[in-house]
Amino acid sequence: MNNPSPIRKPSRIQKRNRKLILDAALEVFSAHGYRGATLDLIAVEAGLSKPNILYYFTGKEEIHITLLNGLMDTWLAPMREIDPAGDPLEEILRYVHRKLEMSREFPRESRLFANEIIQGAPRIGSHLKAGLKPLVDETAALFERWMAAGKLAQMDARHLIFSIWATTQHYADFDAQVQVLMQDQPVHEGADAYLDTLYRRLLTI
Amino acid sequence: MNNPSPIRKPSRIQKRNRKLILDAALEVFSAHGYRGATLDLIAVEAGLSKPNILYYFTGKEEIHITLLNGLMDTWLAPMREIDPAGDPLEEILRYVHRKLEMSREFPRESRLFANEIIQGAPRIGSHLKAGLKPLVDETAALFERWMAAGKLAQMDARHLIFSIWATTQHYADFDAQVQVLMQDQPVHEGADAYLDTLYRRLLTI
DNA sequence: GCTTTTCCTGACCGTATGGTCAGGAAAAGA
DNA sequence: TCTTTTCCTGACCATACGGTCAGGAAAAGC
Repeated sequence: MNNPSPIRKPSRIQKRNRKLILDAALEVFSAHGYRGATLDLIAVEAGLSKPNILYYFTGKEEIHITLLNGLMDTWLAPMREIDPAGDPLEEILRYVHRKLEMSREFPRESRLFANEIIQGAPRIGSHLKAGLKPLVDETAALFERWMAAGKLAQMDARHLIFSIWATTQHYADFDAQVQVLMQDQPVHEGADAYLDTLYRRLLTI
Repeated sequence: MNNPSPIRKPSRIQKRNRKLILDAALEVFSAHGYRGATLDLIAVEAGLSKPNILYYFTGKEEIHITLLNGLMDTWLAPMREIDPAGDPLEEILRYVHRKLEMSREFPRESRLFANEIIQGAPRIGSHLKAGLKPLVDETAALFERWMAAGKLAQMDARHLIFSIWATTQHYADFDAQVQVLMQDQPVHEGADAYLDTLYRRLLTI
């Protein structure tokens, strides 16, 4: 047989090696983009041989897609955690804070998605529609209800979401630039305080 | 001789073809990233043969660097146009507006830089330090003077600049995602109004 | 016209890279 | 233990891609 059996549950070795590969792939894809990543690089990074990589995955593209699928949930978790019953301003500020935290903790994931979307999302366009859009629609609707109820200043909810993404992910995606311009200075603390101010002033009635 | 003479001024043909090549390269590099772009694609897009491309440029990397250098000025122009003698709030709002306009008019340029920086700016790291940093330092200092003079609300000037870049360039760089989520709706008008509100509320004392 | 310079190309080359395959080593199962 | 399944690899292949080169076509200079 070529592939690990699709029926039996994954063995320990299988689990370990698939994880090694996906970890390595995250490192390589996020640093070089899809096209810039090579199976050889991923193999070295994972400490496995190239044919062994291809024993666990049918090809480069499957690794990439598996990565994106697997990380999508983690990536969207903070938005799912927005509590419709909570205080609107505090809920959104918590969301901003969580997103910024993820930029710092998971910059590779951020860059992985950024790379993919800048190129026109050729490999996850469908997932955006199926996974992301409903969640955003729902969240935007929630924000609009909050605004209509006079709990938040009135504005376009979708653009609000875009700006939250943009301002937080910027610190991961454009880190090279931020580093040049901030030169040693601590970035995260300043960003946290700044974005708190920004969204507090924007959203408060 | 191999290369066009470095002494004589460029002929008409030389001018035209270099422009054709750089236009094509902008299209291809911005859509596929450095690694994803190929000389063959650029050649087809330019309507020239591959060897002819290499008659005008020594290689793929030189085309890329020439592009980035040539576009850097255009890209930073709006920041240079901020008038220290003007009204602080209006100057910054005008800057935001101009940046957003550039995202709409020159999305390829935006993605070109985005691609490069996400990958760690391997080919323009030096230009960031030499060209961008002084300008940002200067502009941040201007903002801080305005804040100290009580003309703007107090905040970190550098993070303010980052957020302006992030919120405006987002519409070019992540257009694929924006399109999925906005589905037909006009994006630019909404963004313009939203960002005006955002920065007005943020910056007003 | 002739000569020189610029411009351009088809054919080719070396390397990188995604992927294959036959078969061996190591676990797992009995 | 022996057998079966899973795991792994060295060697190899086909293609894509950046780049070269000898030489021809077309402008430019005279």
